[in-house]
Amino acid sequence: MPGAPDSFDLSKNHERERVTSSTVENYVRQLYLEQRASDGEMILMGRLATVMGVVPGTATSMVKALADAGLVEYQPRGGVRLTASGDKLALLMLRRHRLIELFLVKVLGLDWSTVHDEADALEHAISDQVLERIDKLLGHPATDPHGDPIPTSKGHVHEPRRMSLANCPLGKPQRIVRVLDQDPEFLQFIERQGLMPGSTITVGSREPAAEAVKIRIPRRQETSLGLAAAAKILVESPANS
Amino acid sequence: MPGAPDSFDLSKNHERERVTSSTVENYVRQLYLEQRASDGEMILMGRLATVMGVVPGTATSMVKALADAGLVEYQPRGGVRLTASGDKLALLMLRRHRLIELFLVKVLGLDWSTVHDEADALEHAISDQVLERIDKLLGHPATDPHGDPIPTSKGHVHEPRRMSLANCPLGKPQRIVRVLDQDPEFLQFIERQGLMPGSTITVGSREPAAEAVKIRIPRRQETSLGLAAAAKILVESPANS
DNA sequence: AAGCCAATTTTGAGCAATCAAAATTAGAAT
DNA sequence: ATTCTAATTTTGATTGCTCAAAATTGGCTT
Repeated sequence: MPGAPDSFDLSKNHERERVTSSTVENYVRQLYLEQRASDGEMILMGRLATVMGVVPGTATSMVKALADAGLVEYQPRGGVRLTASGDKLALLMLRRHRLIELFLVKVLGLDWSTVHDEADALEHAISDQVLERIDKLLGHPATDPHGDPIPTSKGHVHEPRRMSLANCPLGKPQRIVRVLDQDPEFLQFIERQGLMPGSTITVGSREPAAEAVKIRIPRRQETSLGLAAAAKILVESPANS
Repeated sequence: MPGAPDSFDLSKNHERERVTSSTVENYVRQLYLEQRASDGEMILMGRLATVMGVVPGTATSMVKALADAGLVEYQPRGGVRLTASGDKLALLMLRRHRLIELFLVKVLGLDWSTVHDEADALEHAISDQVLERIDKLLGHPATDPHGDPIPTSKGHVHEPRRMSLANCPLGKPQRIVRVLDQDPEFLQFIERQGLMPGSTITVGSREPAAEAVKIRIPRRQETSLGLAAAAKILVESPANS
């Protein structure tokens, strides 16, 4: 009886060798991101359908296929959650996606605000060999251009809890380390303001009533940001690290 | 009446915007190569099915779809031929394929004998923007690692007639400029013998009865090659160029 | 308890690409 | 002319992914 359901070999690219169409890869990656964003809750079909840009019925039937492939656990009317194997595949895809993004910026000189969509297409087409060459060429980087951590080839990520501009201490310098949004418009705005990963800034004050955050950026006028936008910009204090 | 069938705009990527699934792109590229190899003859369904690795019925129905899309001219039981528009698409795909191959070798350091299959997957996934960056990074190269010419972004190629080791003059030094085979085994053999594009060698003699060609390679023992293999290795005399 | 609502699932259908196997056809051989 | 044969085309199914629209369901109101 080959291939007992438990205790599978997690080495190499085992997760990707069988049922893995690029559609499956996209669903799994999206489920992973939704799950992170909702703190491990089951993802509902309506939500999944929305983020995948399909009608709910499509999500339902696709999820059944994912369940058959052992990538998710599906509770009818209760939602869906990745299995260990699905998690692994998602991390592998995230590794691909983020390495490609960084590659496009660093080696080909594309604009960081546009590489997300490029990487979306490429992540399914690139071989492991090419991926590892890219990793090597880039010097085994830890984060992509948005500051998102790059999983290891074994499928591990370290995702430290971080403060954001919406809740970090006031008056102290903060280094921007990550931007949680892939929308080119938003990213270009961030860039124009000098709020890209790497910049050091200070939050002057917050006005909860106005939902606004005032920010001091060296050599620039003070700007102000909506609270929702501020929450998408993660920081750390330059002291540690 | 928009879009008159004649006189279409050949600029940009017009050929690729509508019906172009990667399957279509593969059929068209393969048809182009077969057509070059058979001197403009119509390609028969059996042949097409073989090179595409499908059963003949599949080739027939696919070719009808290509004909509907205006990419080929199809004569039932007579075969198929690319239209101007199909030719254009094929050249665009060949440009992608060859630039990617060269990129993989030059930038990522992959072995030239293996890049063909990698490029096969990537050529459908890469955007025009990324492609043009690659072209720029490589300095607008004229040929890929096998010596195959890279079509321009407008879809033009210059494919000079060349002698091969099977028919070039004896005794005179010749520079190898192109290898007409993508099989990794063959390419690795070529490499071990020092017969890659760029090498300069001399054909000592040919023995038609034995179907053999004797070759002198600087700093190496004389080797001998079968006539069929010799015909796949194209040369030019170092004088011109 | 009955009704209602919104989310979900089911059903039926379609498209692209494929195969297997049967039917057709063009041309060569008799 | 008839027959044969090999290539080709047709037909009918299948798979993966999708949508539209109908049916179901679980929980909330009243």
